[in-house]
Amino acid sequence: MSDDSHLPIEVLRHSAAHLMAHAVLDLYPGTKTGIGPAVETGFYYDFLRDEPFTPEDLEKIEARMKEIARENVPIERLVLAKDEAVRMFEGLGQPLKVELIRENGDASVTVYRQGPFADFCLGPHVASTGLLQNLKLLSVSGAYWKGDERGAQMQRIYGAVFPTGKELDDHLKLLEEAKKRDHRRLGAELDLFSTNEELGGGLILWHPKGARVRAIIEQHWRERHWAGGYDILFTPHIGRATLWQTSGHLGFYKDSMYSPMDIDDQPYYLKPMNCPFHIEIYKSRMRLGTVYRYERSGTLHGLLRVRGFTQDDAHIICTPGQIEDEILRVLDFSVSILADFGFTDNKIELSVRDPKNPGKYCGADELWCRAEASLVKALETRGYPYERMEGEAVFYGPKIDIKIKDAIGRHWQCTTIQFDFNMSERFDMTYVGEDGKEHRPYMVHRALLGSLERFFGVLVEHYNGSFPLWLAPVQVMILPIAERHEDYARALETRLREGGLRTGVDLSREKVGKKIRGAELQKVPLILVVGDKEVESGSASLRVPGQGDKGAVDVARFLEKAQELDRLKSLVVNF
RNA sequence: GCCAGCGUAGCUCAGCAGGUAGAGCGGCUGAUUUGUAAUCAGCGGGUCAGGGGUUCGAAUCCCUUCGCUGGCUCCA
Repeated sequence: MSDDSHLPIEVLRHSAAHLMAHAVLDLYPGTKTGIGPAVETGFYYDFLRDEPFTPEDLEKIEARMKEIARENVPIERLVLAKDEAVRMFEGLGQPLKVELIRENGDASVTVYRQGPFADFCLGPHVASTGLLQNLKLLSVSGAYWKGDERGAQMQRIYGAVFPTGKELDDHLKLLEEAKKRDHRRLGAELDLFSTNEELGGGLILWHPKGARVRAIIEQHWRERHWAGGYDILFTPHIGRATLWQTSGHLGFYKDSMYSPMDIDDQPYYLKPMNCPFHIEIYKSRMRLGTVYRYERSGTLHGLLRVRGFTQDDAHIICTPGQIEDEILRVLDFSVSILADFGFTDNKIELSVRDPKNPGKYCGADELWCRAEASLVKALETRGYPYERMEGEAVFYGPKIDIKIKDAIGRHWQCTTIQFDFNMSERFDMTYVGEDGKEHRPYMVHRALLGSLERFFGVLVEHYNGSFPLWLAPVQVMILPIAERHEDYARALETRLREGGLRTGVDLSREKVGKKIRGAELQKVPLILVVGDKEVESGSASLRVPGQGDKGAVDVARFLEKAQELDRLKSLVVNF
């Protein structure tokens, strides 16, 4: 490619991956190269080498990459016969490349070469390494050869590259920002939740402030569901093995279920899912249910991947004639509730069968077609753009996933609306139709927020810990300036509390500057300072983080306005 | 589960060619009674993740268990 001003970023990334392999082979001859593609956030390359790459090695590799970039080595595209290419990479001592060529190469294959380095690759690439100056290596980690757990363990080095230095700096700043708003860090700083070694990994302790936010989320969720015509259920945390046999969980997911416990000589299992209980009640429609799954130790991550979590799943059981309306309703409902929490920029994915592999799915063809049509129709009726994911459907039915976009542009999977042809058959669910005969109803699983733990973690990161007023664990913090203002402050606190506002008062004998700092660091949305002036006039001085000192406010007016913002679930504090 | 790395005071971290543990912030106490992001002084606080080993001696080296981090695999 010669025009470098409008290069797709993927080309730059892919070329940077080649450049990295080039530098690695310069510095560590004998290293075997695997694959090195562009990815969403940059690029990586997999290497096979006995010695682990250290952070210092990464610096050296990066320095060498920049050297080669400055030398502006031309990148050349070669077209070779397959066996010629095989001989070439055998000569270069790259058996993994030979394997790839043998498996994937056509009769003639393309090879890109820069200086001594060559790679089997479709391209395209930049014309020369000079365009790859603005790069940074970020991390090294393990990866399996060809993604197979039993395959060789490769070392994967990740990096980022951009056309300009400014874009690289911006990207690095974004990474810093993401680190700063990490929910695990904010969870500790704001005293929201913790995990505990003695307790075990993947199990969450909700502290008072975190629990308060969670309770508010649940309360809102419940009210919306009742208003939307859903019912709620409570079901046990354990159930007999026979239930899980019928449901198929023991067959399909035994490895992810905890060992059974013995009750009266009967095996009982901790529930990995709510559905079977649900089906037992049949007509019922939704629940918040805590489930327990064995997640492999290396996969646990803060609140985002845990071993005990609360799902907000509902199950919709309806006739084929009702299905389109039901799907549309649940889609509207989901989008609307996500918007309540400030998520309005969603990415929607429709997962359908793999047309090449129809055998691995359960349920009749006709059911699949009608189900898929109802999903498509709902999306199209509302005009939502969506991406069709061929082969991404679960074996038991097609689904719609909604991924929300957070404040710094990251996507998080939340809502999922899934058909289930497996359960309805296994539990032999039927309804009597107008014809007086028994028919199989449709069953749809719906998790809206997904897991409350995970959703809460995403909320923390989205708002960077500064929850909107209606979600904030402490909505108002009152700061008396001196001891003589404490009675007034306490009376004010009582008044606001009775007015329904979650209010605290800082009675430490510190200067007001320090109290303000404390309240700001705790990300309290409304701060009231009270001193001589306020006591005398029966007012309070309002400070809004991010907006500074707003001056004196009348207490009655303040209360009214704060109540209104709370009631309207306003996402901004607008006094 | 796999690869690599990490685990020192409540938090952030220093100490590590093996010689018996330190800072800042927080906490507590006292003085200060304070007007919009840190008042000053003093004090307490750690079986250096747990267990085992090497050594005269281990936070430091080795093994092991647990937990955490970045990925991989997985995620009904």
